[in-house]
Formats: sequence, C-alpha cells, structure tokens
Amino acid sequence: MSKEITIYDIAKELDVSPTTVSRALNDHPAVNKNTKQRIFDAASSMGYRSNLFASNLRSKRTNTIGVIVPMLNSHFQSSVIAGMEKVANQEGYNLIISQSLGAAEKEIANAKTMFNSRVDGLLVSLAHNTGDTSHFDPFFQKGVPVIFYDRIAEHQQGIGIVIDNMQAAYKATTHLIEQGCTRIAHISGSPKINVYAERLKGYKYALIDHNLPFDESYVLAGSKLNEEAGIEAARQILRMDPMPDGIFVSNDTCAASCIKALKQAGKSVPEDIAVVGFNNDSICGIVEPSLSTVDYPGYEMGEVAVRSLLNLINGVSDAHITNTITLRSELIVRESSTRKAFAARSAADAETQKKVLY
Amino acid sequence: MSKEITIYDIAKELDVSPTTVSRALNDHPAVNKNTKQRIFDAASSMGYRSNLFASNLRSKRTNTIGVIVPMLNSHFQSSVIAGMEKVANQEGYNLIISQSLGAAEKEIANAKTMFNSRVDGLLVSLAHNTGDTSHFDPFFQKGVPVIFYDRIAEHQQGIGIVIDNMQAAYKATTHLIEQGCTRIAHISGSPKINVYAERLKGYKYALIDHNLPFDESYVLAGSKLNEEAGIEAARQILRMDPMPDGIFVSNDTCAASCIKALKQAGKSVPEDIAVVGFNNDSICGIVEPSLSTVDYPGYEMGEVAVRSLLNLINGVSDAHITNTITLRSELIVRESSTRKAFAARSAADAETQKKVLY
DNA sequence: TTGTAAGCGTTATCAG
DNA sequence: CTGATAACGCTTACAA
Repeated sequence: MSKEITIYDIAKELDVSPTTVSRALNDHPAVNKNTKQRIFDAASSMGYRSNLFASNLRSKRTNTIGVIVPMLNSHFQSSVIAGMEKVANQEGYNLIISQSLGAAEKEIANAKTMFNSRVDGLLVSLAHNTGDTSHFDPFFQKGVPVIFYDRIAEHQQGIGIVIDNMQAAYKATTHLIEQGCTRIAHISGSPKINVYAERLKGYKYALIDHNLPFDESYVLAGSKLNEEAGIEAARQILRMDPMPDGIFVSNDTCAASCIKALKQAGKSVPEDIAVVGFNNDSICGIVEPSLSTVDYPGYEMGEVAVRSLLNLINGVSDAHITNTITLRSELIVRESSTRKAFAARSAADAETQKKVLY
Repeated sequence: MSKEITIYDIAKELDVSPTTVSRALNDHPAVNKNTKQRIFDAASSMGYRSNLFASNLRSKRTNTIGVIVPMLNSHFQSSVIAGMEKVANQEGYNLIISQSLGAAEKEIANAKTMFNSRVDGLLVSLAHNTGDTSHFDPFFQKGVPVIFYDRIAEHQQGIGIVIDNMQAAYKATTHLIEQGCTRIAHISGSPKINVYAERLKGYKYALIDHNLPFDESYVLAGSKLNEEAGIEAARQILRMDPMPDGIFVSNDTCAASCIKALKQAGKSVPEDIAVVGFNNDSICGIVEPSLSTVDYPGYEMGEVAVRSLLNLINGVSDAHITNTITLRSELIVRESSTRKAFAARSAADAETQKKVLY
C-alpha cells in the first residue's frame, strides 16, 4: 500500500503553503494562474488524489445524494436513475442508491442509513405500503432537503416531482373511447399511492367528459400490479356482463399478463378488448399485440430531480416556495388499442381532443 | 440546523473520556458493561449520530463498496444488487452504484470516481465493449480489492464470480436435443465477453456429445442482444436452408423478439422451432409461448460477491489464492421448448443425462 | 496573491 | 478497564 500524497506534500515540493495548494485545487479565483498551473502539474505527476473525508469533515458537506427507490428493475426507474446520475456526475456528486423493494420497513431502515451517511440531500420514490412519512422527519429537522418523485406522499413536506398522471390517464382513456370503446374497465394499484389515485381520476373524468357512465364495478384495484394481478384481473373481467370492450391498465407488466390471459380465454385484442398500459416498459414491443402505453419522461425526471435538489442544497431555491413540479408524458399508440375500423375517425378526433384537453 | 452531538458532549455529560465513549460506541470488549450501557443510553437520548467522515478520515476505511454495472434494468442485475445490498447492509457497508450503460468510456469515468471516493472495495460487471481493464489498475496498485462478477475479464487480476455458463448452455442445448431438435442454431453476443464465449462452447460441446454436427453458419453472433437483434436473427434463420428446428439464445429479450418475428413469418414455436433463452427475465412468463430459459442465481451471486469482497477487505482471504467462484444455474423448461411428442422420452433422458454431465 | 493557525470529530497509541 | 494526546487531511478565518 503506497503512501497517499497530501496537499502538504505538494506544498513542500513547490515551496508554497498548503492553503495555496488547497485553493488552487478548488479553483479558487484568488490564486495566481501560474501557481495554479504548477500545482495542478505537481498534483497529477505526484499521483495526488483528494481525500473526500477530510474535506467533508471540514466543510460539512458530503457531496453525496441519497436515492431511495422501490425497485431498480423497471424501464422507468432505471431511466430516472440514469438521468440523476448524469447530472450528479456533472456537478461532482455521488449517488448512494438503495432499494426499498416495496417494503415500508426497508425504506425506514434505508432512510436511517442515508441520514447517518449525512447525504446532502435525498431523493425518494415511496414504497407501495408507506403509510406515514415520519421517517423523513430527521432530514427536515436538520434542514437536509428531500425531494419526492413519482410516488409522492399525500401531505408531504419537501418538493414533489411528478408527471401529470391525471392528464395521462385522461388521454389514454380518451384514446380508447376514440377507438370505439364504450365499456372501459380500469385496472389500478393501491388508491393510497398518488399515481394510481390520479390515474383513476383521469380515467373517470375522461368517461364523464365523453358521456360514458363511470361504473365502480369496472374499476379493479389491487395492491400490486404484477403478473398475477393481471391474470386475476382478466378472470374478473371475463366474468363481467356485459364484458368491457376496453381496459386501461396502470402498469405494463400487469397489462401484458392480462392480455395473455384474455387471449387464452379466447378473446382477441384489440378486436374484442382494446388495452392501454402505462410506463412504456421494454415488454411493450414484445407482447402480442404490441402494447399501447403512456411513456413517462423518466430520464428527464431524474435530471430535474437532481437539479432541483442541488438548488435546494445550495440555497438557490426554497422548498417552501416551490411545491410540485409536473412533467409532461406521452401516449404511445401500438397495436393493442388500434382498431382498424376506427383509425380514420381517430386521427380526426385527436385534433379535436387536443382542444378539449389544453 | 440544530447542533450535532459529538462524543465529547457525551463524554462531558457522563464524566468519562471521549476515548471511552468511542470505544463503547464501537462495542470494544474492554469497556465496562455498565459504562457501555450508560453511554448507549446517553447517546440515544441526546440524539447522537456518528460522524462517518471523521471516522473514515482517522481509520482510513470508508465502509463503502462501489458497484459498477452495465445496466440496472434487468431481472438479473437487479437481483444481484438486491443480494449485494442485503449483505452489505448487514455488515454496515454502503453501496455506491453506478451504471456504465454498456459504454467502456463511462465505465472508466465511474472507476475514477470510485477510486477518488476511496471505496474499500469494488464490484464490477464489465461493459459490452470494455477492451482492456487498465482503468482498474489504480485499485490493484493501492491494494483495494476488486471482484468481477458475471462479465469478467479474460486475463484478470482479482477474483471472478460467474455461473458455469458452459454447463448451463450445455444443459439448454441438450434439452433442445432431447425435444427432438437436430438442427439447432445459436444466437450469441460478442464473443469477446466471457459469458457469451462460454455459452457458445457449451452449445458446441452439447452438439458434439450428441453426435450432431457443429456448423459455424448456425451461430449468429451480434454485439448487443436487444430486440432488434432478435428480429434480425429471425430474418437470418428464416433464410437458412434447411431451417433450424431449435434455437438457443443467450438472452431472453432477444429470444422473445426473435420468437415474435418467427411467428409473424408464420412459423410456430415450439412446433417448427423450439427456443430456449437465458436469464429468466420477467418477460419469460409473458411472451407466448412462455419462454424456457436458464435461471441465474442473481441474488446469491450478489451475496457471494459482497461476502468475498469483505473477506478480501478484512484480509481474511487472499485474492492470489482464490481465483474464480462458480455458482450453479438452473434450466427452467416452459412452453417455448416443450414438444408434447417428446415429453415422455425427455423425462427419461434427463436422468441419463445427469450421469453424463456430472 | 499568499500564509498562519485553528479546528472538523474521530480513532490509534501509549501510558496508566 | 480508562484516559491523555496526537494525528487523519482538509478548509477557512484572519493576517500579512
């Protein structure tokens, strides 16, 4: 284990003070350009690397951002994290990532770890079953900024970053209506989670605005939107009388397995039942028929989240003023919802619809 | 921002020395049980939290493990990380995770960041196009242990953790042969990556051991095994004459899109062509027919990786002795490779096969 | 533009 | 079993 070079070593070598070295390395303006260059050269030739811990200890900053995420293995979440990482890297921050795996319990433990690691800020997408968010109170008490994204708390402190789930659901449902569907079911997740509650609203309002009845019994709300949930939902839908001719599902995985189950029961998609999912996961292109869905701007959300957090950390903005940042999302139409007979009409309607929406 | 409590505050409060407080908090054996308890109580009632940076600075350990991964959004990689996180948490380590997104360039940058962050150890699954691994040399020079997993380097320093890709591929191919396939194609990734090279070998040996010809033209090696690659592979396979009656694909996503393309061309799976994938991604259950595949023990691999790394960090084991750790994998048979006519024979053969294999 | 000196909060060392 | 003291490597008033 070779000895670590410190700013003292560089200082001695160049016969300047450690302070000057420190300043030069931090690109402080009040250091002679020449000296700065000499110091940089010496640093690199001597194999110096800065000691973050000494620096953190002294400056009381960690240059680390904590991320708590339900799970990493979705197209959406990994895009978000990619976006976060990009900006964080640019600005010289590290990301400590932990998964709550959907369990509030693990989320609480992770929050504690992040707190003890003294992250400069925290980015959180809540677990499925997180009831209260008091485990984030220590951060608020210490003035460590916390930003919730995607799955945000109902009455939260801190900023929330979301897409307009209601609008997205409204668009998706309207699209089904334009395709000629009149009995549209909705498969939703836990109504306790904001995203599902908002999507349910969008679904409901779209129906109402197009003079279709909103029927509670057409809404299937489970807790987890996984493969099993899709199969179970299909079972229930097949039993409905009259059977729905369209489904808006709040999650692609669930939509995909639901489609599979419906097909196995002899129904054809989109002819008998048109389906729209949510997330634009990679399975969308693989399932048959390919799945119409809502594309989340995950990468952008990650970028915005980190940028906003850095503003809070640096005192540039104030969490008491900004409260929610809303990003746009986009409906992607594929085969699972495209009924040939309605295609022409649909295109015309889309124009009209835009005026209604905005 | 309330004032942070330090061990000095606790020491003053209880009229002991800071040293004793430090020792107690670290559960040092040479501290009176009673004193220890008093210190613990005071610490929690005063709202003390340890300052990792001071501790790291002094002890020259960071309690942080760096993870560099190609991408997070696969069933396999996220399982690995879940396993890593579990063990790391248990042992009081944090995980800093970064994605190389398959680009060697980003991997190099990430390695540098990890180095400057002074991680105690590094876990790496190499990017697609990583040629040489000299960007990890600084770690070796400083004696920071590095463990490669899954995608390991050809002539690497440090320990490698892998599954027996050759054996897994051998099993998968043998399974296809047992189902009556005689012309089996193989869709592979870059032969520069160990996992694909090994799987190709397993495929080849299985053919040879069962007296089937190994034909280079039946091997389609692309660089990325994504959806497009599956479609392109299907195109090529459809042009082959005679057309293969089985395909072993080194990746599920690619296998799924390949199946879709084959079906669109009027071929039926598994009747015309049986298919086996690799990874046991979540799409396996959703595609039609459901996809037979090789299940990687991802979670275990993560656990083993961290445990091994901690042993190296703590000097319990020695990287010069252990070189490669190989984990078992499992063939999961689903519809895409099950030909009813051969089912009975297959069961009998499986027994025989075991004797051949082990 | 540069330097001096005093910490940041912990742990290692040595001495009881 | 406990304590005094000196680092760890850096930043930041303050001073020149």
